[in-house]
Amino acid sequence: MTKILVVDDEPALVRTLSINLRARGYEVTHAFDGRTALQCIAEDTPDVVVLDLGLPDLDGVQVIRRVRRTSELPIIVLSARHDSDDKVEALDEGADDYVTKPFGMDELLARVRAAVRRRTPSSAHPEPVRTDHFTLDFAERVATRDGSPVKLTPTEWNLLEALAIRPGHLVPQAELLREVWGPGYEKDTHYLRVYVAGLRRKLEPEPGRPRYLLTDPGQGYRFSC
Amino acid sequence: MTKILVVDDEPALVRTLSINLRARGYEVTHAFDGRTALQCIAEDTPDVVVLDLGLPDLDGVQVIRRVRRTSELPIIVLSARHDSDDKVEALDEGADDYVTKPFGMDELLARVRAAVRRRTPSSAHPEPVRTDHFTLDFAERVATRDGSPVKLTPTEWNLLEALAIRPGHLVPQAELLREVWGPGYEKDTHYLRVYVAGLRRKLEPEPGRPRYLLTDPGQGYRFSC
DNA sequence: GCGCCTCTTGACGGTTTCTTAACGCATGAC
DNA sequence: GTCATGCGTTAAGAAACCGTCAAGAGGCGC
Repeated sequence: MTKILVVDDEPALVRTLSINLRARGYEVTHAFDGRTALQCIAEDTPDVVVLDLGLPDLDGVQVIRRVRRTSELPIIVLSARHDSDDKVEALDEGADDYVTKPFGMDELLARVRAAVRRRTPSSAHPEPVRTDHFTLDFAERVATRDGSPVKLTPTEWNLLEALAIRPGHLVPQAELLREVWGPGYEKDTHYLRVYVAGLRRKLEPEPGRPRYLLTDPGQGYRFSC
Repeated sequence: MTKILVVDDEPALVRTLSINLRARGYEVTHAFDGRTALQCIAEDTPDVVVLDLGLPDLDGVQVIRRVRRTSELPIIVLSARHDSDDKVEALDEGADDYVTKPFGMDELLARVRAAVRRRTPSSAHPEPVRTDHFTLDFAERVATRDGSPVKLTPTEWNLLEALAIRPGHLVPQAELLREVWGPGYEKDTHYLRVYVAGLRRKLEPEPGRPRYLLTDPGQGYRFSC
């Protein structure tokens, strides 16, 4: 069953949305502020989030940013503001769609359907990795080495994920750069050098002689478990 | 390079979009009507389509429907109409996103980035080769000989690939040089001598008496498995 | 505002890969 | 036999690439 989290500080709107969504067969949970929303996302693991930008505590964009650190959960943004900058900012932070209040219920439902349809298995995280020297849990973004936790930055996780989604496979430099930094970065290979070095320092037993994060000079990198 | 197809019947808008998208590093093609658009999609295989709903020949929704029969190509819809029904219909037919004219360029660019991010990458390579003495996996760029891995350089892989696309067939020297080193290198046959020698040394059981990488003197080389 | 963390950017040295040249061998023409 | 041409082999210098370090910019939380 598809779960939808509705985040808005107007109880009336939340109620209207809940009724309509439930009538279409969705399971609906709700939150009235940003912190609660983040908690619900972590605990209830909804399939889609409908998020109002104007919340009492956190800015909606911040909520998107936090969520995007760890997941690709589809987010549909609601906003009363007509200003286009908001849309841009929210979309750039990783929102999937944007609806301006007031909106028709049909439109919102269509966008929810589109978001649910998009939620493909390919957006799922790579399998957790367990080697002799470290473990990686991509869903939780937790890494351990010799039993103790290792801190990885968001970019390091993104890069690792791009490599670990196909363990043992060569991933071309341009593809890594596009997936982690975005289109237009395909030639900035120095990013890869810096971040691979960082990952090796944190994960490899001998960073100077890598065993897991391997280089194919002139081609790309591969993650071997 | 990420290819974007812009479909709109207003040349001025197409031009503006093309300039902006190209400035962001995208490759842009365009069509002014629905039939041409479908043709472009089939032939140019763009990565994202930006599609105006109001086209002279076909309805934009019909274009979406046709495309969705065969692919999941991300489609961003443009429309001058403010009517919400259009949005609903387009999204339900499988459009990924919807922008109402007039729109800010920043907003559209953000939506394009979001669509590109969602798209799954893929590419084509010759079939893997398996002989009595070695195996070649072109997608992974992994070669093994007698069970143990063999390291090949990027140029060696490119040359092997040019030969292995048509196993058993003679490939003229000029063609190999053009495909691997680029146009203008058609006469630099010494490259072939050097690199074929390298490949034989790494792959052939008796490099002096080649069995897989064969020479047709004065003409070219062929790869026989 | 302040400190912390992350990302970006530049510089340097070591390594791999590419390019180029030289030489030996075979073949065929004269 | 001698020469010319094309191919195979090797090695050395040039260029490109990679790993590493560190300084500076920017964002975020407090």
